[in-house]
Amino acid sequence: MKHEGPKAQALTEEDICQRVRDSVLEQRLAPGTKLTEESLCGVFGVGRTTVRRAFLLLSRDNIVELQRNKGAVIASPSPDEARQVFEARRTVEAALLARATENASEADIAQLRAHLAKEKDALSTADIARWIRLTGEFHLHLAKIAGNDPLFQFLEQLVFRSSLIITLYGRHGRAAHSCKGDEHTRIVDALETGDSTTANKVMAEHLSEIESTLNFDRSAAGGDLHQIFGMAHAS
Amino acid sequence: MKHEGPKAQALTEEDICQRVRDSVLEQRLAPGTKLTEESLCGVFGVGRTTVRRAFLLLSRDNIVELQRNKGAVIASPSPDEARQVFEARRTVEAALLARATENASEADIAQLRAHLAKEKDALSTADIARWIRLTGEFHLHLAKIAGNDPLFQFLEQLVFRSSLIITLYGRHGRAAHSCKGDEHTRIVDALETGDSTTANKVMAEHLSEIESTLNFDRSAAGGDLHQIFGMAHAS
DNA sequence: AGATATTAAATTGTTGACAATTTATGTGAA
DNA sequence: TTCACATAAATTGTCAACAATTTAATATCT
Repeated sequence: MKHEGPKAQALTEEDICQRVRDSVLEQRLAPGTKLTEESLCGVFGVGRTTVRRAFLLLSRDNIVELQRNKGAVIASPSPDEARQVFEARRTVEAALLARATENASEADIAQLRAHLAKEKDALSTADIARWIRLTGEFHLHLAKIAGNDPLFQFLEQLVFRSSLIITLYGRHGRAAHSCKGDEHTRIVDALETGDSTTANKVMAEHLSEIESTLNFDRSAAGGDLHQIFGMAHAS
Repeated sequence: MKHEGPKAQALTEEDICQRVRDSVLEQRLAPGTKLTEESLCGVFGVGRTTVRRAFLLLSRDNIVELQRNKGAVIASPSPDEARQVFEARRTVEAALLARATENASEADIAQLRAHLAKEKDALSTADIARWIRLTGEFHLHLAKIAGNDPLFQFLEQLVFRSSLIITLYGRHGRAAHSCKGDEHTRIVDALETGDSTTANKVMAEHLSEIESTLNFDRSAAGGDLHQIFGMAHAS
């Protein structure tokens, strides 16, 4: 039995971007990780041209940082960038939530409930990677309902950057703790009753709580082994 | 005397993106315009690789549409996209304006006043292309003051798309007419006195007015000669 | 040893030739 | 003429070889 199908359709740059984004969302790719062209070529079975295009697109979304003659590295948002990203999220998600409250159909609510169940399941089975991704996707699901593509795509970028930020500055265990309040469920509840005010309030608190769990004291540059191990820099 | 300097530093893909964006902002590049690789190579004196990268970046910003094996075309936003873009602008600019009201220094206000003078000058000298660009840049200037880079970059995208939309659906002469109210000046006035409420109100009216001048009745796909000349489509 | 300079390896950047596809052109029959 | 089909031109997509740069390794000197 072969590992690949008979045709093995070649992956496009968008496919690779999606894979990288998913990995970032599940925190399997940490900020500072070096991505060499050759390795990704091998992993995805594509030419250097495709990988290169993927890097360019990812750099436009601030997911990877592209340094001249030095290649691609998973971005390491600074504390100030982190603050701005969450500020932007509060702004955009408030607007999206208002729209979603107007537009949400019964089917939408049902889908959101199903999503909440998945989150709960992932948490109970201790599948943290899956839970982390689902948590991010919940916000994107809400954004989709709002029906504004530019805002949706923008929030998508912000969610991915948030993932990088949490990986960098998040206190371990705090993420799960912040789930205690079950804010996602409360947001859907408010959405169902058309209570836009409450939904916005909960969302604002939710985002602020996530941001408040961040700890900027330690190393600014993630993935720097020297700092991680408390060693001085070589050269 | 040579036309180029002795070194003639090679342009980068960002340079080319900027040129294209500027052309869009001044409405010198209409939606539907085909951009061949060869022609841009000739114009900017760069290799095909660079042009290709520029296309990819521009497509990510919805400024050009990239079709497989068919090349790059200046995007033609649909009426529905237009609505969403302006909706997004109202959302984002409201938030940016609120931040700008808090952050604006005297120097910022002075710069904005200088910008207003430029707008007035361009209008009085009938330099419409320049006026159109300045009008767009005014909003970006405001966004810069707000001090949130993600929101700024997002608005940048929206402004460029707005330019395409106005080129496509704008009634001629209406743009200048909408300047009668001199809303930009009123926004700066409100900003100077810290009157966030008034600033937001004027901005919201301003954007809605621009949107209301659009006419979606005629050709949806810009650059489509069939529709322009009132002919039926061939195949 | 420790630091510095030199050489080798690895990685990225660029170019040009060739393949694949689309678009334009031309030819002939109904 | 007009449609269909075949051919040619033009344009885009892909790949591999080469150049430029960075990183690692080695050698050399104090």
